Amino acid sequence: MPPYHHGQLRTALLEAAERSLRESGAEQLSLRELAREIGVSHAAPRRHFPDRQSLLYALAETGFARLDTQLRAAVAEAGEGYVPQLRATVTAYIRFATDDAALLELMFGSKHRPGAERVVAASGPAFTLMDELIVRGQAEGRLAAGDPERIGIVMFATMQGIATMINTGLVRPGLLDDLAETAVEQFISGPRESSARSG
Amino acid sequence: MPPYHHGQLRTALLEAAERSLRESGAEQLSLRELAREIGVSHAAPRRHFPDRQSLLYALAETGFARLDTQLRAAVAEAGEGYVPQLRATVTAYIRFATDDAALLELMFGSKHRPGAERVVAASGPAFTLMDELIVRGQAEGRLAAGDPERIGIVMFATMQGIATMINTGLVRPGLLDDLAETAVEQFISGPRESSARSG
DNA sequence: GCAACAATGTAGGCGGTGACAACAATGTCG
DNA sequence: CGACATTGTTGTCACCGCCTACATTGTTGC
Repeated sequence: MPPYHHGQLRTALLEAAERSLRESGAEQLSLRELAREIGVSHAAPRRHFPDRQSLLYALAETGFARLDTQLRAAVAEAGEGYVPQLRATVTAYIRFATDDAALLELMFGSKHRPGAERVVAASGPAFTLMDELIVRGQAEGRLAAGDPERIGIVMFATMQGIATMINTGLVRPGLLDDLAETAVEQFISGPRESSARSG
Repeated sequence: MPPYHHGQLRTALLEAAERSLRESGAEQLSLRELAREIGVSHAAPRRHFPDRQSLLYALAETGFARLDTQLRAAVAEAGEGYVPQLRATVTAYIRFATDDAALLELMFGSKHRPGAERVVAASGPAFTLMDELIVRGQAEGRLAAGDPERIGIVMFATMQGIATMINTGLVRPGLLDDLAETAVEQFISGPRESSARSG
């Protein structure tokens, strides 16, 4: 029989919650159900997460850390050229976003809510990475000139929108790579020599 | 005292639900609370909506109808030129999406779920409108060539993404018009003569 | 070594919810 | 006017999040 103290309850909760989130979405996630799965009493989670929202925030936080890791890995693998790096980033972002739709929604939805300071902080690195990529693209003249903020926002919005459309079933997941490529082409300026995949 | 039969309960529920959705989001919407507001018993809504989800679907349905109306009105006001019409559509879409964020989320989230056939049908006109606009743009050579489906999806995704970013607080609502313009510029090909608003 | 204390888990209860069933009032139509 | 469908009501169930009081275990200072 299990010991009185679980010992790793916080970790166990996060793992179970992550799975539940992926399988059934944030709405369906129930603290009591997680407790049952793990085999502790229904009030035990309270010791580690004062309320349901704080558990969701914790998930969003780790989500941003994972996103940052994956984006950096993608850039590292992409070689030196700007366009390949941009393409790799866009693809990696959309892949992350569609691999765990509910997590992405949680990450985005959490940022503007009160009490989510830690989530905002956790989102920093990933956003910085993408920001730098855009600023660099403009400096190198690969992206359209103009207000860097606006161009960057629109470009980020495009990635985000593609992810949303795949997640909601409006677009087949198989189109992911093609759409990422199309998006990159739209935003790359200058001669479209080798970057185009045929048209 | 009120009569035994309310008489307009279905309509009253939809109105109250719409307001609740706008003010507090779909998650917070409670059938019992709506019933209390209207002044009927907690089980009365069941006669008109078998469960909570079906009420949400109904809201999504009317949402698509309203979206279609607003898009057509925007196009009609925009005059003859292609670029002004495109800009008007993009702006109108984002305005609709940010005016009632929770409704948009509901409309999008409902489409791919089982039992939402009516929602899918209701979304037809608005999507057709945008589709035609894109096809026309390609025919007139104002949009990039290439697979029309892909270009259209990416463009739609950009609108959707901008709306999401405003809704989640990542972008100030005041930037709406500028971002819509920036997006249009990105997708318009050829000489950017009069369409640019300065840069 | 042990007493005080902090950390962590348990038991029970409160008000809320959606879903369901049985019943009551009202409208409709042969 | 009586049968029937429609629409509300009451009551109940299981579930949820949150809270309080209590039990067990780990830690630390004397």
